[in-house]
Amino acid sequence: MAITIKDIANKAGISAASVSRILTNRGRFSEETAHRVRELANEMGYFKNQSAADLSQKSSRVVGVLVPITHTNFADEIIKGMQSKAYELGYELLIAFVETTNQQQIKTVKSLLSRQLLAVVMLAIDIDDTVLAVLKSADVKLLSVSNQLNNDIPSISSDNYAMMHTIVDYLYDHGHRQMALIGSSDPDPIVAILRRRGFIDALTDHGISYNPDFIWGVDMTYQTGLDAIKKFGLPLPFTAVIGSADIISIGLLNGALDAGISVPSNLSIVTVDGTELTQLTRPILTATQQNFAKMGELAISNIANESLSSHSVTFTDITLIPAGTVTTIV
Amino acid sequence: MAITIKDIANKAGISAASVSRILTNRGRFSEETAHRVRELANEMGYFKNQSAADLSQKSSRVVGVLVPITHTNFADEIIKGMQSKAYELGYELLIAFVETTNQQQIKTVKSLLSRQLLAVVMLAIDIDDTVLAVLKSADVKLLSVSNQLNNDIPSISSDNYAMMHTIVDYLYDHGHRQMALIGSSDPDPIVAILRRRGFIDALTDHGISYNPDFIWGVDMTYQTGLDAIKKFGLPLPFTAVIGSADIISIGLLNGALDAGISVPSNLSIVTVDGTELTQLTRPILTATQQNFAKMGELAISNIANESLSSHSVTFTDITLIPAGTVTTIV
DNA sequence: TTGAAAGCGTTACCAA
DNA sequence: TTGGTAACGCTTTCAA
Repeated sequence: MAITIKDIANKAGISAASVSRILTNRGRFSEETAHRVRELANEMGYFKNQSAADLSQKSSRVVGVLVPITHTNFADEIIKGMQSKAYELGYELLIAFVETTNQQQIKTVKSLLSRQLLAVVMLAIDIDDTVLAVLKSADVKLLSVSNQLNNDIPSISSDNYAMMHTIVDYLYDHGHRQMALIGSSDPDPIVAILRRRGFIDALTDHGISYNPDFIWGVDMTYQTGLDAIKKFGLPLPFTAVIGSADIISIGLLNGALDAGISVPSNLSIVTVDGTELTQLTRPILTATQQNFAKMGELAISNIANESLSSHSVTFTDITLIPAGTVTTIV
Repeated sequence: MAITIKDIANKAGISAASVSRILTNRGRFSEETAHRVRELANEMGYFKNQSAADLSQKSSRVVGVLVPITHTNFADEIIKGMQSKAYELGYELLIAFVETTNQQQIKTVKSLLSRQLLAVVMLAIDIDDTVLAVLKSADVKLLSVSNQLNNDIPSISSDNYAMMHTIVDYLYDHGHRQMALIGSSDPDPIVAILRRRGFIDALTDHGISYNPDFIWGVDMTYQTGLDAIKKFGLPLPFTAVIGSADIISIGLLNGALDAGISVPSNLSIVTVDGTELTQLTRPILTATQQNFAKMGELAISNIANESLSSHSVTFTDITLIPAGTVTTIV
């Protein structure tokens, strides 16, 4: 049997109520007894039973985090940001990986919800409607990070529309007129829609008519990048390509290499995300870097502030980081 | 106020005890009432309050998982394995990322332990002694995966000693006589010790005297790989190099590229781990692949079986996967 | 098959 | 400043 507050109370010759007050730093107590109690707690190897505490208190300071198990490597960066902020503000994170099958998803989500949660943060997830229904039926705040959902769920992400303008402008300034966008042709996700719209509008702004064929690739995978090069064949009908995720861009780069296309002299690549992955290639990928850590921090502080109106969309900054995969065309 | 079993009981005109029995599938009840109760639970949007359940029951089926936040990308694979097994056997996973500062680590671990845990699994962590002390003081089973700890904590990992033999044999068969091992010179971790010993013994078995300089590099980082090539300079004093982690090997590969060394013609590389990262390079990395998913599954089933004697070490299989970074020397 | 009641460890309210 | 007590939601034992 584990040590309880009562055991400490007995040994200290005071009541459990007092021990509770001391250990949680709530209410009034003398520093004298407090000292003794804290010492005893340490000596006796006391661990708070959070289940009991949760049960007794109404509110909780636990934030559930849903992470896709098809692990985008920027999820780590978001979690890091969340964790540091949570630590600072005294919140606790409960992380759950969500699987691909619907049945398992629901089970995972339910088991998460069966802890008394204050909020659930969804990382880069386009969650199934049935799962979303379960989440909504529970009395928790919802928040989507690095993704916007179709629904009235507040979100924190990059301004994907503006990001495309930044990239297209950059490529345009380097003389490129024919550009492709790979990995954002999935019709559903809002992020993909925004990227397509931004891409097309930016081209239009520069007086470039847009070729629908040049928006290609549904999945955010390495294979999509590889396949894109094969699909368009030689000679490539564009001089620059935007990869919608670092892993796609690595696929593009390797696909180009495999096809004997030299990067950047014969093909320029700009990648979206800007994780450490971009440093692993030769040449290093030119990237628009999203501020994932910031997204994570904002997630927690927004939850803490109760500043979550539904429909609210928060953007974090993006930075274009020039590297080795864009050349100037004369 | 959330729905409780009492609410359901009232509506169904039965007692809370019965509802509990039905919803947990324990004890006896009529299928007739059961059906009605389950329906009501659904309709009313009932969520079990796991805190209350944990409090009420003695035992728990929750396994805590400590994941290093400096994210080795194989951690995902282990977690996937754990999750599928946990799902199958009815266990719940509570994942916590552990930070770098000691103070935060302890806080994270304590908050994890304050849930009623059955066991704590440490993924590839060389945990600080003070943190370990906290873990040991709690009444939970401990298990280390993909790492062996100095202490009497059972572990599941690859046979790192044998793995080095496999690699050295493979390189020897391909004509290599001068080999280096990068990223395992940290004196402390048992895994590093085993790899060094395996490396040296395997060389000895082939009658090759081992050069201490050829074991180099403490950190399991990309930079270690890059630096290794710079350190040894041109011409490289060995014909083959073993990277102690995929990310190191990518560093080695890029370092070689940067130095104008062609892989594999002028340098052969074998990597340890064999995650998807190995597919991202050109040429693709020849790897000894560890079975991370299996490690995860075993972790859960060992906990379930109570088959954890301290000092017990379980190995999973490794596979050498030939690819493009090893050449034959004549 | 079902119900009543006690108990899990903690917190909060009210009284001392 | 402290203590007694009820309450949180669920499970379990014993009795009906």
